[in-house]
Amino acid sequence: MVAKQNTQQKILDAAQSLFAETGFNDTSLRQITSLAEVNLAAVNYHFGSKKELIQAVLQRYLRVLMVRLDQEFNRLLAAQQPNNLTQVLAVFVKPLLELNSVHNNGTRIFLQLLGRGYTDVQGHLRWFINNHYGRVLDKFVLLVQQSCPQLPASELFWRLHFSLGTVVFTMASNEALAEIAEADFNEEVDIEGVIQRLLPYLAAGIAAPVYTRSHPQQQLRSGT
Amino acid sequence: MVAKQNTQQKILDAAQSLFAETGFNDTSLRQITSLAEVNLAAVNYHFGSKKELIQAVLQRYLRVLMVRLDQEFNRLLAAQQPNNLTQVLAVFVKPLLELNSVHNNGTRIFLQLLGRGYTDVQGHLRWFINNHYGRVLDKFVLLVQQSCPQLPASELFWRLHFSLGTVVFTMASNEALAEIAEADFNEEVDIEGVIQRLLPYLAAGIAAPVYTRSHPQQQLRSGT
DNA sequence: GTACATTTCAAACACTTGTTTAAATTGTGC
DNA sequence: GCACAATTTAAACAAGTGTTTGAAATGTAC
Repeated sequence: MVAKQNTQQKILDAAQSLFAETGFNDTSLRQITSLAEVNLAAVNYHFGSKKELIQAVLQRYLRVLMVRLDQEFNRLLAAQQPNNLTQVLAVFVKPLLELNSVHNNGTRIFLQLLGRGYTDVQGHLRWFINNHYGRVLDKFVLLVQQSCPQLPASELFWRLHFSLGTVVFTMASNEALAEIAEADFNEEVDIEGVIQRLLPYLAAGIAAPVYTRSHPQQQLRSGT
Repeated sequence: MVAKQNTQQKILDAAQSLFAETGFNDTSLRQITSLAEVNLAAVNYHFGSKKELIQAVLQRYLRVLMVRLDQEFNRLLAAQQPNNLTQVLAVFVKPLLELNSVHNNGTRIFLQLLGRGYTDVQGHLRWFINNHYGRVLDKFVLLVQQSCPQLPASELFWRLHFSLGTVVFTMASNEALAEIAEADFNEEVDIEGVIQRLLPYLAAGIAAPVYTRSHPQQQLRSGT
């Protein structure tokens, strides 16, 4: 009983690191079981398949994160007047940082895994997240919509995905970026610092003036 | 002689589509040669290895794009007073769209490939681009710096990488996003449309007010 | 201690990967 | 037409993939 828990845990721990670093498809079960110091067959015995292992790795974080996010969303939704965008975005900070209690560097690892789930060809993952937590995330979209009532729904859709890309990419290359920043600017960089830098960027991007052909105060037009 | 050119071209055409769609590592040489209707060994004969094929596929676009970007950068750098940020970013639009003359859907394919190059584990690609075109891109950084003189260098560093993430992630998952957008909002989505949506987002994000603990939480509202 | 279920393990499975080989074919210059 | 290089071809290569197997080992209950 203890041994089983231990093996599963060891596999999850090894898998998440390798997945985050190298991606899902480019990480082999042999790499995982070798790092975890368990037998190759243990993955299929305990999790069924590689696909289910991937989901289990993410599930460990999603379970914790989504409950917390749902609480925060409900709190904001209960407000009488719309919250401003910065407040809405800032709501992610605490729940994300709390993932560090799930595992060492949990925040960074989870965000990297999330990125892999979107950039690797992992259709089952997108389906998995959407089917399990779509309702929670809908609340977030609603909150953003309320804070930017003049933003068309389609524009909002794109900008939220732009933002997802910003976060995911930044976290994926976090180590490299932090190294450069520390070397070039003598700055201590931790995950929390990066998140604090991200928020104003995201808020400004999401709330940016919408481009229209009628009054292109910006020179965005190209020769068509 | 004609046959050789033909085979190389057929391989490049087949490879770029599959690479953009499925990623570099998840596309096999057998898929490529089968789609190109050439023998499996042709890739190694004409390009040496898969790695070199990947570089050749990107090179076809980079050669054209970088020359054009360099022209535009030099033009802006010659201006007496600093260009505003939107002008600097908009400079990418025309050269990118001109990639459609390299190949059908060239713009979309190139940007997808670029995304794959950063999200797939392709260290050699990052090295390749940096070593060949780093000097051109330095001009771009200088231009942005001139257009946002109030922005600390370290803040600019982070925000440019945030922006890189936005672009790269968006392009890597371009198909999926376009599908959803068309289904949910009945919008025809082409690559030019995505670029036009990206620019205001990026410009606003890069030029966002810097977060300070003294006056936190600016009210950011969008306008049309 | 015996009986039974759970877990581990080495080995093999069938399949895919990028690359190489050597023979066959095609193209080119004379 | 001949000689020689360039190209194409089928076949094989060694290595890696996820998964399955059946026997060992371990744990648990009586």
